[in-house]
Amino acid sequence: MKIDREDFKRLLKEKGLKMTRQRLVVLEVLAESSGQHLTAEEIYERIKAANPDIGLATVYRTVQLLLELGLIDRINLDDGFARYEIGDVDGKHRHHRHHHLICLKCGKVAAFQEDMLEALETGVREALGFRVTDHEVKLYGYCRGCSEQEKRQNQEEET
Amino acid sequence: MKIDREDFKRLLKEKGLKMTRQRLVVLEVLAESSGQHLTAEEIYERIKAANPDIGLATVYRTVQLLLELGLIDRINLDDGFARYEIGDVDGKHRHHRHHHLICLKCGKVAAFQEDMLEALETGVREALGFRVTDHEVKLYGYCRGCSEQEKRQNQEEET
DNA sequence: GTCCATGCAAATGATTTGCAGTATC
DNA sequence: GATACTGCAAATCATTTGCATGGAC
Repeated sequence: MKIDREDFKRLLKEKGLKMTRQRLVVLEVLAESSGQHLTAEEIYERIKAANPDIGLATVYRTVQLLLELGLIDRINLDDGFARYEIGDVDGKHRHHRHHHLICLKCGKVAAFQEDMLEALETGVREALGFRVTDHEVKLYGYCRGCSEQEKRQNQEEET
Repeated sequence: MKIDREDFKRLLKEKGLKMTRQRLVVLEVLAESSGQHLTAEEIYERIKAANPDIGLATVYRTVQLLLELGLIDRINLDDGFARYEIGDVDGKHRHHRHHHLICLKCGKVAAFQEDMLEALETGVREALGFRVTDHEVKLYGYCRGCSEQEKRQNQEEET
């Protein structure tokens, strides 16, 4: 994904904020890491090589800002770190979907797209009067690799 | 919900652990607070009245233990606290479902039961080979009260 | 030139841990 | 009586914040 500097600048200006090298770089790192789920520390590490003088605090502040601007999403995989990923942009509208498959064995995290939840949201609205605007779904289980490995081990035990 | 002391004791014994007043009390508080989502601190507060000499560290350790025993669930509402609730027990099997409606305005959290996700899980398994064993769903939006309040305010603005 | 933003180091705050005394089995 | 458990206080660790300097407009 490519960042449009001018769009970004405009977006910041609207809120009386300035565009800085640091803000741009953080956003770029996230844009280049689409599909990954980076912690603040990881973003910092990736930036430091080219920008040795950046501070971790700035990464935290920037990530907070990008979150408020709606450019990125925060996800929580319950490992003690907040993670960030660039938002799915669809024209002017954000998808605001966080579907993650978290393997309980190898810890690998995959994302998937699925619109089946819309039926669920409609149901909730009609039954409870709760108007859903965003959701987060985490499916825990075993990825293909770990499932197959487990199956093989079970077969060995049987012999 | 009522805790069976002897069942609990037996469960602990299986792992070479001892039953203590503190462990029982923590479990009881959670059992009495079914449907709520208590932080460690909140559990501690509720216990302290009757047991002034209990330590917060013990609550943390106990909650960790109950989690490992599968008696309680941890949920994360992204407010900086880990929250705990007694697990839905259905005979011998835990439901392992965490469906929460989180109001973006008043912050109220409600739970709901919904089995529509099973179709989703089946789909994921067939398409990606990922075997789902547990899931967590958070629906963010506006609860009935806040939705109505907002509607009223919009009407006022129009006049 | 005016503010906003940054870097650094110190502060915060939830959770964890070391240790000496205490309770359970 | 042995060993696990507790309370306390100190440690940890991700994240936030105060403040003086630097950069964007």
